[in-house]
Amino acid sequence: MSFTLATWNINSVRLREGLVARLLQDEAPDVLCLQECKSPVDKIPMEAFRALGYSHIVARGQKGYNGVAILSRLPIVEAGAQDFASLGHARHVAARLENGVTIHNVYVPAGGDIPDRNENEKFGQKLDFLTEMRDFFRWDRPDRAILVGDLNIAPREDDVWNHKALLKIVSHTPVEVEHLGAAQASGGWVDVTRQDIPVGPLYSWWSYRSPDWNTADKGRRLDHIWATPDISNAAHGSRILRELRGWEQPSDHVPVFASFDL
DNA sequence: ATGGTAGGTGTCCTA
Repeated sequence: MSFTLATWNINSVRLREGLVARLLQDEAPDVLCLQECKSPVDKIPMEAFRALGYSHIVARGQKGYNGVAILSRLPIVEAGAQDFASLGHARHVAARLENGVTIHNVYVPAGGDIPDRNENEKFGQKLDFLTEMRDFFRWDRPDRAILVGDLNIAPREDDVWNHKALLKIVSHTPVEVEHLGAAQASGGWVDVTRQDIPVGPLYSWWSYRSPDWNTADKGRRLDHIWATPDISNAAHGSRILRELRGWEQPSDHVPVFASFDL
């Protein structure tokens, strides 16, 4: 059975309901994980998604900020959520599908502008969030699992438009990359996107502040798909849908896709 | 070195 999933930071699921519907119709992934829904759960336009065949939905939400959702065409048999770093934010939701695959959908804190936890509380919260992710997967090592989301870190030199210029910019600092690596290692997670596309620049986000995002191309790969080693060798067909950044009233992130032959 | 844009609990907060 081939299984396709996608992850997309949608930056308001209500404002961009139409874009989500268009992606579901055009690409028909089995599962779509959304971040930054910026909506209470009861105001997510679930009926529109159900009408397109995504009748199994789990979400965590709050007014205005954060928010994560998993839309699935396959039945969900169990759901849960963690509050990493005890922020009281809707930044994680998990679902186990009928096919035995567990999906973790994560929205890691952006971390503010100053990469120093003594000067910037939000940066410390980002590092703490990653440390608690590390500990969570260390004690309960996952199998047949996929972790996706806006991890708000571009770990590799070719995950950013200019490695040297971004070394002190939040999202690409060595301390963040180290924390992300520790969380990845503790679960044994394989970076599926880079397994499929091992070399060359790869971005999933372009700032709204760059008017000419396409030609300037100052992107970063902040959105990731990881899988546990027991299923990572079944992964293939990774794609980043860059062209969606050019849609009308776009999110600043584009969807990342991967397929698994399970 | 600076400031640029976008969305929502909107004239401030977060990204």
